[in-house]
Amino acid sequence: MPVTAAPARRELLLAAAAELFAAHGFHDVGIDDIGNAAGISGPGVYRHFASKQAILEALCERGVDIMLAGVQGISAQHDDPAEALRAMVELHVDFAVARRVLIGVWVREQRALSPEVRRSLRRRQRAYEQPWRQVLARLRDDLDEGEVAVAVTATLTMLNATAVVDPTVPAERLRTLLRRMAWAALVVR
Amino acid sequence: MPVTAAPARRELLLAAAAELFAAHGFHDVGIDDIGNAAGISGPGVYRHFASKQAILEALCERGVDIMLAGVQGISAQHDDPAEALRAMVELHVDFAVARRVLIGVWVREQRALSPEVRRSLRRRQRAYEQPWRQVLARLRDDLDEGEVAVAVTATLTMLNATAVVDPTVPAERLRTLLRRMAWAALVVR
DNA sequence: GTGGCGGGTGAACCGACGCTAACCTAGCCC
DNA sequence: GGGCTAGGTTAGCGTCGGTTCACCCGCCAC
Repeated sequence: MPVTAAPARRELLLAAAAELFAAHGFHDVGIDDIGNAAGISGPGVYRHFASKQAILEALCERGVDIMLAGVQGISAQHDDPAEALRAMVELHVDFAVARRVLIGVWVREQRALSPEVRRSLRRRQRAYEQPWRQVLARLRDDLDEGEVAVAVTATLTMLNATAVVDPTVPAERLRTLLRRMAWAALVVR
Repeated sequence: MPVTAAPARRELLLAAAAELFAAHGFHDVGIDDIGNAAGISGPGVYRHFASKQAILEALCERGVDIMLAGVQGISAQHDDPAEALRAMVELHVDFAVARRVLIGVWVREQRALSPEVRRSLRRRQRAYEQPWRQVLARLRDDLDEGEVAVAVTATLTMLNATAVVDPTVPAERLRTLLRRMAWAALVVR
């Protein structure tokens, strides 16, 4: 009766779709594949999602939301920009390693989204990047605005690249390696 | 009569397809779009390519070939690993900035290739990364084999990210920025 | 019981799109 | 000049896959 009642099948579908999209790409995954992977078959998916695109949208929005939720408080908590940046790096690395499939889908399948949704998500992604830029700008007066933006985007892309790498390296070592690389890329002149 | 006679239309088609694939993604670009963008219409494309996939293959192979061609000599020319790595970074940055569309297609549309072609291209990509790994392994005895591989992949992905960034930053500043970031990410402990 | 209703099914629809077919026009070679 | 070839054209075929339809079942509410 509560609206908050857990729609378990919906979550199953999302998880299955994320896995499939990450593995084969949005266009090469059929509705039947998604349904089957979640224990129902074919068009039953449409009891939970309006369209195949809607599944992708839900996944991407979830990814961006998780990122946004984490970064909100950080720049307020620290007034030392170096510490703030370090916290952001740590947060993003943890997220990228923990949710690699979600990241992979978000990174690679953005263009399969409808223009409106893509715009909306990009706006939120910029909102996520803005604290990074502000903090980095305070740390690097040798970079102009555009360069700061490029540096942030490049670094985040590098971190997200873990979503593509096969996970032979244990997660803990992976995290420390990526933290150091990102930090060095951002602050070393 | 010479086989080397320039098939100008073919090059036009490749350029147009690269642009379109980079902008909208392989699956959302029709044969008609490609033909029209190159001045001919619709199925005339099949006078030059066996299939739509073949166009993508040609583009990706071209990208990988260009990369491979450059890196071959470097590790032989320098016996100081630091200098070799610096040369590799410079080479890749130049390539990534100059051929951003090609890079973008290669990075994002690999999975649209047939398995065999994908395997073949991945093999060549590994061949490209191998000098990087060897040189980096000599420079960073604190990293094991897997970590070296991750570091190389992550760095290359970061450099390729320029293919996604909007080109407001002048190319020369972009190159120096990326060179420094990649260098720092790779060698700073 | 019975009437919604959430959730599931197999069958069918249908629009898009890659590709083929048939044909046409230069140019070139001998 | 007559055919071969390269490189176009338009019309149409086939199929694939997302979506819809009609129907069905199990569960509460009353």
